[in-house]
Amino acid sequence: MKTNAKLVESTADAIVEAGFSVLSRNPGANIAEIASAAQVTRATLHRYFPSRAVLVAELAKRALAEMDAAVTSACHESASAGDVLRDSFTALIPLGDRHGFLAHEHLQLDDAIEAEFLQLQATTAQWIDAAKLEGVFDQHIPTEWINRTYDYLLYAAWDSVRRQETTPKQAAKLAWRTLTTGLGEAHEQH
Amino acid sequence: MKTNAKLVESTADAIVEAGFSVLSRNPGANIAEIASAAQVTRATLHRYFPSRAVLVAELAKRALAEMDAAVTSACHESASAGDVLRDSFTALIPLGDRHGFLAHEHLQLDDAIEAEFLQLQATTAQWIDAAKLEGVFDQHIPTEWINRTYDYLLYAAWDSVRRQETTPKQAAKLAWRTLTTGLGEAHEQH
DNA sequence: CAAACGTGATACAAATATGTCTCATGAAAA
DNA sequence: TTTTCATGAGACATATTTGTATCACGTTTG
Repeated sequence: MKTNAKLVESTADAIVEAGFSVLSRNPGANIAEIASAAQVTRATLHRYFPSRAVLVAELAKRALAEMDAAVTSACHESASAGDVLRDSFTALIPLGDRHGFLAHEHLQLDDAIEAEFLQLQATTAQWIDAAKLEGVFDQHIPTEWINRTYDYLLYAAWDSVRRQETTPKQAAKLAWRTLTTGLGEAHEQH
Repeated sequence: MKTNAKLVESTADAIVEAGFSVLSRNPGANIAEIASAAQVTRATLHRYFPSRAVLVAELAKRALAEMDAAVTSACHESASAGDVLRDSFTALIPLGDRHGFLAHEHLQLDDAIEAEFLQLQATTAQWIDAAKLEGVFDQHIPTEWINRTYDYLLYAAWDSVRRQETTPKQAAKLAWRTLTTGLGEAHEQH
């Protein structure tokens, strides 16, 4: 082998990373572009992922696993629902390409993956409801809208970092402030 | 012809509408899907748009023209920069598929179209700066972030309407509140 | 009615994308 | 050194997408 057993893993990883990078920007990209971004040939890519469908399935699986892990970790370490959401939010920003991939790639998802995806969304909705009770969000705002805003501001923050308009920390702070102030209980509205 | 001269136009229009509808959801969709959504055959689609590239170029042209018109109209009728942005925002929500198309489709844009697109973005940035001076937005928040938020909340609002979670009016109100309250001058932050 | 026209249907050709196979090379492992 | 193995390179076959050409049918128009 070229160097050692570790590199075998990292070739596959490089392809996966390239997959996220390329497909999150252009879901219609072809295999050659992904291989090229991973700095391998198409032949090598096929040695690890026999077909495009297999690669895409693996990407979906990993994306969900990573996002799940980020959220689960936040649940354990955070005291309140508001904290869970904020910590999840912050942890999810760097996973923006995963998020983008799941959102934009037209996947004919495995049923299990599909279920997990819905589960993840449902969990977020529950935390949002809990955060409403804590006074983090205005009770009168539909949970669906808060959820949409959460998702899109997450993506906006990642996009902002990617464009080098902000650092990850700045983006997290700005986006979270936008979300909580924007959807918090009204103080002096008229 | 099938009915009359008006229907000839509307066949082309149907294809264009189908193009926005299909491509905004799935930028990788093929011509057959667009034709099918427009309820014509692939052959007919090719009679109006000889190639995919021509169709996509036409879509880009129209999307920009419509968005331009919405913004320009808001500029004429609105008194303040804040009003311009709010009215533009409201007018742009129903054009969410156009927005999504321009954002997601990987276009090798005509130089003129490209320039117009950049111009549109620059104009928005200028209105945001003006709105800052009016006190609509907090001076300390980077204009780039306000612009990102503007764009993504616009898309979130459209998405929300599309999913039938809200009516267009509700979505506009919610999104605008989220934007202005979220990015407005701090009142009682601690 | 007869001509003109838009469309569907279908076959076909060309271009692109995808997947398989073989061979040579160079680096690591034995 | 000799073997093993991951990879690049490239040829090849297949599948999908895209674009073209032709014909038949129905409708409108004159």
